[in-house]
Amino acid sequence: MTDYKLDDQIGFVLRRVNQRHLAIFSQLLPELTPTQFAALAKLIEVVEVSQNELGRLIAMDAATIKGVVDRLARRGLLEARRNPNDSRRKLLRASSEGKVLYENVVATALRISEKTMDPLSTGEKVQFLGLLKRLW
Amino acid sequence: MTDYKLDDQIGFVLRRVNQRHLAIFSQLLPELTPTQFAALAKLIEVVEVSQNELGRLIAMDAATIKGVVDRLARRGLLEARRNPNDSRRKLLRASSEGKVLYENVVATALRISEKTMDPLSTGEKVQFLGLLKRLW
DNA sequence: AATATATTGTTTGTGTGCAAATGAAGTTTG
DNA sequence: CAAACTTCATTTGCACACAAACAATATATT
Repeated sequence: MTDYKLDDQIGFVLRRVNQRHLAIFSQLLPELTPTQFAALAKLIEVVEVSQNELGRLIAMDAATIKGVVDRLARRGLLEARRNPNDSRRKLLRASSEGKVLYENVVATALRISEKTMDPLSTGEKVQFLGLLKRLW
Repeated sequence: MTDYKLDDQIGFVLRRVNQRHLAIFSQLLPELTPTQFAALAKLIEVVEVSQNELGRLIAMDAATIKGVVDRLARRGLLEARRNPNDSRRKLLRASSEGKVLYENVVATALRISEKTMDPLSTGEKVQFLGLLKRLW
C-alpha cells in the first residue's frame, strides 16, 4: 500500500499554479490568450519566420501553431505570404496592428508575471524561476 | 520600449515544464491521462462523492469533470448511481476494476513525479515543491 | 403554499495540445 | 536522373479547460 498524496505531486501542483496564472492573465490581458501573446511576441522578435518554425521557437507542434496563427490572422494581427524559394513555406510577419497591440500590452504582460509570483519574496522569485527553468 | 524575454516569464516556463511532465507521464503510464489518474485517485480516497464535488476536490470545473468521468465510466473504472435524497446528484464510486488499476499503477505515478524533478538535487526538490505550492 | 434563489449536471462554443495520417514540395543518394 | 527521404502545412480525432446558458431539482423566504 503506497502512500500517494495528490496534493504533493508536482504535476498536480503545476496544473493548479498554471490555472491561477491563466486566471490572472485573462483578467489583466483579456484581448489575447497566453499562447497568442507568446506567438505574437516571438514573431515580432524574429521579424519573419515560417509557421512551423515559429511553432518550434515557442514549443508548439504543427497542429497547435496552425490554430494559433489562424486566429491571429483572422484578427489581422499577422500577415502571411508564400516563400517564393520554397512554396511549402508560409512566411509570417506581425502586421502593424499586431505591433501596436504588442507595444500596448507588453508592460501588462510583465505585470502578469509579477503578479503570478507575488506570494514569493524577491529572492525567492529568482530562486524559484531558476529551479523551474532547470525542469524544462 | 520594455524589454520582454519570453523565456524568462513564469507562464511560458510553466507551460514547458508541464509539457515535459506530460511526456514523462504518458510514457510511463499510458493507460491513463494525468487528469483521469487524479480523478480516480481522489475518488478512491473519498470513497463516494457527487460528480461536481469530485471536480471541486481536484480543481476541475463542471464541464471538464463531466468529460473525465464519462471516459472513466465508459472504461468501467467507476460506477455512478443516483442519490435518492437528491435526484440531481450523481454519486460516483471507483469500481473494483478501477481500484485494481489504481493499485497497479500508483507506484508508477510516484516514479513519474520523481522523474519530473530528477534534474534537481534532493534538497532542491523539497525547496522547489515548497515554493511551487505557495503559488496556488 | 407560492415565489425567489441556489445548485446539479448537461450542452455548446472556443482555445489549447498531441498523435497520426496526408499531399505537396524540397533534398539527398545511388 | 530516379528513387528514397525529409520537411511543410493541413486535417482528423481525442482530451483537457473554461465561459455561458439551460432544465431539473432543492432550499429559503415571505
